[in-house]
Amino acid sequence: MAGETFLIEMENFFLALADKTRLRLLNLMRDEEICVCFFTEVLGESQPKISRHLAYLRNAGLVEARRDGKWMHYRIIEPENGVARRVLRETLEGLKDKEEMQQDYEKLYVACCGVSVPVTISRAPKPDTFVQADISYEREELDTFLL
Amino acid sequence: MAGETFLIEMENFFLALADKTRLRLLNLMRDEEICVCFFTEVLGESQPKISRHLAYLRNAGLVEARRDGKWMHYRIIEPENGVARRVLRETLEGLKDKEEMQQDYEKLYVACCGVSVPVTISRAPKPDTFVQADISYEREELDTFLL
DNA sequence: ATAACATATACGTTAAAGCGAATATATTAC
DNA sequence: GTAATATATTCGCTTTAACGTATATGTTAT
Repeated sequence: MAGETFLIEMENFFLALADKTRLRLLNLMRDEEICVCFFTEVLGESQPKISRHLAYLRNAGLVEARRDGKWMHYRIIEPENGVARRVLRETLEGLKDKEEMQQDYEKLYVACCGVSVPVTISRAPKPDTFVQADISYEREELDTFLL
Repeated sequence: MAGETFLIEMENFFLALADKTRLRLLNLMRDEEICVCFFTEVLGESQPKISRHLAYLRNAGLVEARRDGKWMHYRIIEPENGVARRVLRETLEGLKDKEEMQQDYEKLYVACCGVSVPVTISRAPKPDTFVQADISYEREELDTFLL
């Protein structure tokens, strides 16, 4: 990744963003690191698929991983390249406003703090935001969202 | 392109940017429409290759074409999608500062107004900027650039 | 009408991306 | 130690992208 020309760097950067699944993953990570198991739960995609796309993002230098026992947490890192950095920011900011992306984010909330959290992830480490938040208050919003 | 979801739209948008040749083409078009023959001259790539990438950009809704006799001029158009629009702006702005991209731009100048313009493009319609500019003044810069 | 020119498209090949299914690795629980 | 859990990687396949070469289309010049 070091001796790359700027053009190749940009090409690879845009390739990393040019995938629905990866955009959804980035959207979920926009504020903080997220544990892999939540990705599979929220996106409803197979674990290998998620894992491969996270590896792709990691190779592209867009995210980094932290091991926490058997769990892996991924988070976005700022690209060195200034253009990439600004484009990534714009993109994440833009995703926030889109309903499609908000739905994923709400599913993330449900997976963490929902009335019946799936067994598979019931013991997984929740994102900080959802741990610190006043869950009982937010559960009201959640119930509205779930109908 | 109409009934696409936002995610697919973004994926296709980033795919369009995820290519060295297309980034170079966009960089050359950043300020105004450019005739196809200059692209092949400046990038040093085959005519079909250039043509195909321009078609790709056109399908992606990033450029549009204008016929002018036997010549075709391509120019960048603002994407409807707000995120895409802002990302494209950031990208073009970012490309400007990079040496690699500046070199292409200088080659464009040479191809238009150089001391010995290649026969193949000597009759091609020059970009407005180079027609309106004070050529004799700018030729000094050019000579420095050419050594 | 024919020739010359600028550009676009079709065809066949090669390379890369993405996927599901199976398997491997790493960590924890017992 | 073995089993269970979370994640990563490999394999084989299918799809897509990019390319060079050849050819087609559209426009102007004669």
